[in-house]
Amino acid sequence: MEHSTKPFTSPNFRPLYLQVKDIILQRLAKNEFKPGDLLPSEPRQAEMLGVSQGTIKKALDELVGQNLLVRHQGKGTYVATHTVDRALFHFLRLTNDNGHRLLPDSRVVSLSKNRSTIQERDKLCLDKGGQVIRITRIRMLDSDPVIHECLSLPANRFSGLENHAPAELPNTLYRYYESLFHLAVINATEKLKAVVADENDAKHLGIECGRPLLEIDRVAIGYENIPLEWRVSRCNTAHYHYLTDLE
Amino acid sequence: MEHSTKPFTSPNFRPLYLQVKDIILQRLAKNEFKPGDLLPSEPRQAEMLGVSQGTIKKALDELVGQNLLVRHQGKGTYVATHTVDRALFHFLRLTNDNGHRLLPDSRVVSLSKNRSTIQERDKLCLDKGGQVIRITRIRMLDSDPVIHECLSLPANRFSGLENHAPAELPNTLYRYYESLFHLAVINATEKLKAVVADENDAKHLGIECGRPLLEIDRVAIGYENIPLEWRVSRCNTAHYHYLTDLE
DNA sequence: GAGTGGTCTAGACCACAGC
DNA sequence: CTGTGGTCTAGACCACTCG
Repeated sequence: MEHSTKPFTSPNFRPLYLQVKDIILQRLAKNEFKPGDLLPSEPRQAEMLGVSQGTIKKALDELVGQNLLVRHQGKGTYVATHTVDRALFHFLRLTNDNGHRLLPDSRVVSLSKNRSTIQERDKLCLDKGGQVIRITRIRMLDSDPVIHECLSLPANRFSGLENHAPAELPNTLYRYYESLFHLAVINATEKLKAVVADENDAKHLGIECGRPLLEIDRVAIGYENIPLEWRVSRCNTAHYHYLTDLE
Repeated sequence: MEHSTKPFTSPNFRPLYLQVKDIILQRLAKNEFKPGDLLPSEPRQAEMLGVSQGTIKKALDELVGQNLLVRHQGKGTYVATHTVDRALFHFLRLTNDNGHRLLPDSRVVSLSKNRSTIQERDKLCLDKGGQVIRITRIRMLDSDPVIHECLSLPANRFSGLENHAPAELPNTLYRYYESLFHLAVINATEKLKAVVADENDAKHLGIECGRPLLEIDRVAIGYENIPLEWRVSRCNTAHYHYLTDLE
């Protein structure tokens, strides 16, 4: 690595380990390292970049901390993948009131490609005229319909998805995005509100109009901070709750 | 530090830096290090415990990561305190729909000491017969009443609080717990549900009965995993939302 | 200038996985 | 056995803070 000579005095100085981290992040973003891949070993990377193993370790530590990499002692360092566990513990906060986390089943109601609305363009950072693929689905917990969910995906990144058979769409979409479109969701922001069930919600969830629902507005983010998905989930929290830890 | 000789082969081996971390945690729990205190410098601690500075650093790194300590280059390492910033960014997820975080004003409605209910004993891990101090308050954002909040505290830990003048209770309680009762909230678990406003909510929040509210059920945890506070906040999310990041 | 944390290195030994 | 990550050390130099 070019130590950018005079590493410290330089005006736009970044610590070496952050430079290493950036390099790895770039390779992840460019899909040179794909989900599930084994990275070069620490001594190997240290040699390749001309830094000490400790510096590599520190860079990897941060990436592991961000759940982008996974280490296995004796085996190596791997690019993180969306396993069921990760879906369950990181991206699915809805929990049975008894404390059990369950992976919901999904039934796709509709799948289509459309012109984007202003709101979609805002959430997904699309240009005017950008198209979206919309998915509507119902998710069941304990075989009860609990979530009524509308997703919007940027059509340019998920090209062809609209032609898939709705029944083919898997339960855990993020893994699907990874394998079919090479798009890794690494992050998401959720905004929660209490709302009231409309006729549509009521019909799909088997409840009365006007019942309170927990609305989860999520934007899922990929590498380089690119928004990959916007979903609004309206959840019947009569027997479930959204669980989160502060700190 | 006793390297617990044969550090590795020993059956109940813990890495040195975790042992160091445990020692510091114990001293934090015993209030030998109080919020805001300056810790001994890294070289000093290394010498005291007979380990290298790198090991101390790694232990401190973890504690900083858990927001229990704060480092200031050139000054030292301090025990974390509940500043306004921390309240705002770690414990207050309610956000204006325009994206601004606001510190709510509070008006205490009632303050009393009572026999605990089963639910309180469950949430606060109290014995049968344990007493609680209950606080009810309304919190305003932009001078609108938005949150109707009921808190329960274990009376044995907060002895005398019930005799304070309600108007005296500050806005940010966690700092108050720290300074008056030497109890530091280091963690909290929140469970969210959508509920319906009852007459009481409606009266205090100036809305109609039956409107949807976001109910936040929080248990705040101190050192050694001791529950310090249970609060249920019922929030009118018409113009606000609960914001959270997944990873 | 003295002391603090922040970065970086080189090298040692250990624990774990897999051939 | 070899190679991987995990821990630990000792020592260097830098950046920041304060008197």
